[in-house]
Amino acid sequence: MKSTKPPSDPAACCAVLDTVARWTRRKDARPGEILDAALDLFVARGFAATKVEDIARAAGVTAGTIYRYFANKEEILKAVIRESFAPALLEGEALLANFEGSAAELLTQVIRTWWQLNGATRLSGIPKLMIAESNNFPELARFHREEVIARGEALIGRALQYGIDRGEFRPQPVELAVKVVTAPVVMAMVWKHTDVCGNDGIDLDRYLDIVIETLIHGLGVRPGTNS
Amino acid sequence: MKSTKPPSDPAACCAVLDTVARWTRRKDARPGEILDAALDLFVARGFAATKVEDIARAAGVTAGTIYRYFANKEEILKAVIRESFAPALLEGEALLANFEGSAAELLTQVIRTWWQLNGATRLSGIPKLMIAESNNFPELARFHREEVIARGEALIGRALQYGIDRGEFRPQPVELAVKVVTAPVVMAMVWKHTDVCGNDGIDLDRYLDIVIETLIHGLGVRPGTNS
Amino acid sequence: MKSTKPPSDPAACCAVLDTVARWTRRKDARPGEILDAALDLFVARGFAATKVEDIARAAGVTAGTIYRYFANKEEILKAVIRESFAPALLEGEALLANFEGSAAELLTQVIRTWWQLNGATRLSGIPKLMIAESNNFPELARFHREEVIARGEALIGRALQYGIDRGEFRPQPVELAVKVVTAPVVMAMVWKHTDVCGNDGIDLDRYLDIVIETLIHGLGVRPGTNS
Amino acid sequence: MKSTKPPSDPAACCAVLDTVARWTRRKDARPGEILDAALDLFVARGFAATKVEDIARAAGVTAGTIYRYFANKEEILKAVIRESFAPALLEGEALLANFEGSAAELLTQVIRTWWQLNGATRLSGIPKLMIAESNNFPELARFHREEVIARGEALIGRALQYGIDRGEFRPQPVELAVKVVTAPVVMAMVWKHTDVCGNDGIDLDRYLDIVIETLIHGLGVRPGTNS
DNA sequence: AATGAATGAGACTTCATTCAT
DNA sequence: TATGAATGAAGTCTCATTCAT
Repeated sequence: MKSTKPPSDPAACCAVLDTVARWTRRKDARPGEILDAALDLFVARGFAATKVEDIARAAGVTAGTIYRYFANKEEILKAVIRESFAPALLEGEALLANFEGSAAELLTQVIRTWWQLNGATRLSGIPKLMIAESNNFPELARFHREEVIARGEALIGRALQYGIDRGEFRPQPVELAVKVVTAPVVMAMVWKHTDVCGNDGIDLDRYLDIVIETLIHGLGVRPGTNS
Repeated sequence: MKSTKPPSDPAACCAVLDTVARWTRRKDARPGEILDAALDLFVARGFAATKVEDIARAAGVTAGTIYRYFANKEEILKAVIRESFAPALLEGEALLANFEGSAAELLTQVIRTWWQLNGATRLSGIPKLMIAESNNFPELARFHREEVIARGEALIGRALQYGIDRGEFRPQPVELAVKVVTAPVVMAMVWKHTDVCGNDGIDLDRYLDIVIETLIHGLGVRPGTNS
Repeated sequence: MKSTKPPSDPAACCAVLDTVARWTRRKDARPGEILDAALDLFVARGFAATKVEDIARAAGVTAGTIYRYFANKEEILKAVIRESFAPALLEGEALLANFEGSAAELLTQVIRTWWQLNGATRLSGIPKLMIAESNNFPELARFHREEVIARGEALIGRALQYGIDRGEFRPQPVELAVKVVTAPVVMAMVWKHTDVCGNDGIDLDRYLDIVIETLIHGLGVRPGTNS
Repeated sequence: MKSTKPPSDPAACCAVLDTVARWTRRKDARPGEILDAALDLFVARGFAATKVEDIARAAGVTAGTIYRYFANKEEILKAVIRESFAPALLEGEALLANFEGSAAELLTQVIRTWWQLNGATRLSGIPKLMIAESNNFPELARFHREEVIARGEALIGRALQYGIDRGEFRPQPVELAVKVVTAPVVMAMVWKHTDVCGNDGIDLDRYLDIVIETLIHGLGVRPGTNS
């Protein structure tokens, strides 16, 4: 019921330094540092394969400390996601709010913004993570769907509707067209984090150019046809 | 991590006995039954979350038996994936060999065949599995890249080149355009196996229609422009 | 993912003996041995303070083995209780079934049987256990109440009713009188397992004599009064 | 296990300051508030299941503060129990000092007083606590036996002897008869604090009536018999 | 004197793997 | 060849206790 390490510890000589280092209090910095470390590890190894202790070590604390800030491993990931996507989504929503211009431009900007704020950053690892683990963590999946996917798709959806309303894009079931736009971008993020799958050398920026161009013309009304 | 020979041909040696008693066949069928069960479970739950004992139960054997045929859980996954791809690719290659017609038709057929033989079957679970686990199994990833992805992309690439050569598709860096075609189909497979990601109700067939239409027009030469 | 102890193990010399000892299979004996060990430890230290590993060691297995037989620690205790009380209750119920004689004799016999089969054995530790822990393990408490207490009280209750019906015992609210009978016996069991509470030297058998005598006369009709 | 002085008199040194500022009083009250909170929690959940931090929160302080007053969790329990008993015993002893009347009346009054001062209050939780934990705290058990049980039983014992001397109660080994009186009352206290043990609806006051009546007649001399 | 962030020693539980039968 | 009981190494999470502030 009591743990007492004998004072005859061989490491005793360094005790002072150790103690100083061990008990630094970083109250408000901690959660951020933990999430930072967690994002890296989750993205690199996946959720299940990342041990809480690894996160702790990477954040410079012990596992116990993690649990002062997060109820469990799942909550860590949820926090990571929450913190991570908010900015990008807000940006995207702001962009749409008072856009005036061609739908082609709008779609281009939405996709590029998405890519710059997410795809080009560490966050691009999250979609892969969710794909891999969501079936085993339903609550996580629900959270991700509601907080991230739903908002993201709503955004793309509005851009498409904008184009349809303006007569730039063919009338289409928007909820499906959204997926068509979404898929190639998400796949790009997946590829970025899949070292060894035949995409080592893909130039994702050029890939994205082609995606955008293809989408815009592929979704656009076709002169001469009336479908 | 522990070198092991895959259960390459345990059946070969027993060929004679087979002819003697037909019901002995079960024994030779074992590895196949195990892989069959394993595919289902890996696809449904992922690698880490699938217990060897579950695979055993699903295959109608006990855990110990699995280890007669596979050195460890990793080897089961490798075998599962290796076994799963061959058929679909052969079919696709045959299709292309002597096609004559519009590139639009060709691309449509290639994609539809791919979907019918893979997307619509259990095999559609494999891409997700690879996405999730390839980083943890480099050797497997290499195999997958060389044996499956490379062949598959070559196929799509030839279809695109066919279209460019005929003047139907805009000239493009084919290796990137291939990805543009590939991404939405692969994502569709992923969605099929991701219960809870906001795609519960997607009608994948209609999605695919839109994908194909968008791709064909998106990749096509645009009347009035000369790019 | 793989644990391989180097063959240069200093203990290697004893490997054979070790192995022989380590892998003895005792399928059907196991559950009983585990419950046996568990009862001792639970009674001696309480539920929360007993570690699964202690039980395992006492039963000559490792902790992992326990979980092949019991889903969790709580189930171990439930099994202990289930196994333990069945016989005594059956005995008691049989006794009552076709008793003919004075209620005083019946009550005496019921209490003495109870004591002989439970109080005088290791099982006498269970009531104390339940008292101490039941608030923290509601499911356990419910189980105990329904499977043991309810049946036991029903038994005593019938004996009392028998006496009331025969005019030997005063008419009383039976469900309360049952508690009056029960309390001193349960307390005796508690004392037996409370080393240091002032009952070190109590002669529980003589205590029980007095309890019985007091109860019989205390519950009996009083000559000269008609209450 | 680690020797510690109980927070015997931390207030003494601050007496001067106290006179200066009345609101400093809170500081002296701390240990009491902690014990107060601890009693509630220990009684409700048991020792092991009560977290130091819970006690702290309930006392309006933080965990660290607890350790200014108590060396460890064990010492809290010891202090709780030590503090809790004194008052009730004194009352009981006063009652007996100059009683004149029937032994039946005396016994009735002693039991009812005991119940009113202990059974009906929070203190009724202590016996259960002692039952559950005394084996783990031998020193505490010794204290409890000597300071509480011994005095309490002496009290009951004198009441019984009084009855025997007056010819109201049968001659009996008093130290055992004491237990017979004690047991049903202690059990009542235990039941009060055991939510789920089949005593949810017991009317403890009526139970006590029956106990008293049964005891008085059960212990009494039986007209017509000369045992 | 008080805080409360941090520690670290376990506890329970899971599961890939082994091996006597 | 097949079984399945048993192992043992993790992994997640808890919590009494410490100590810089």
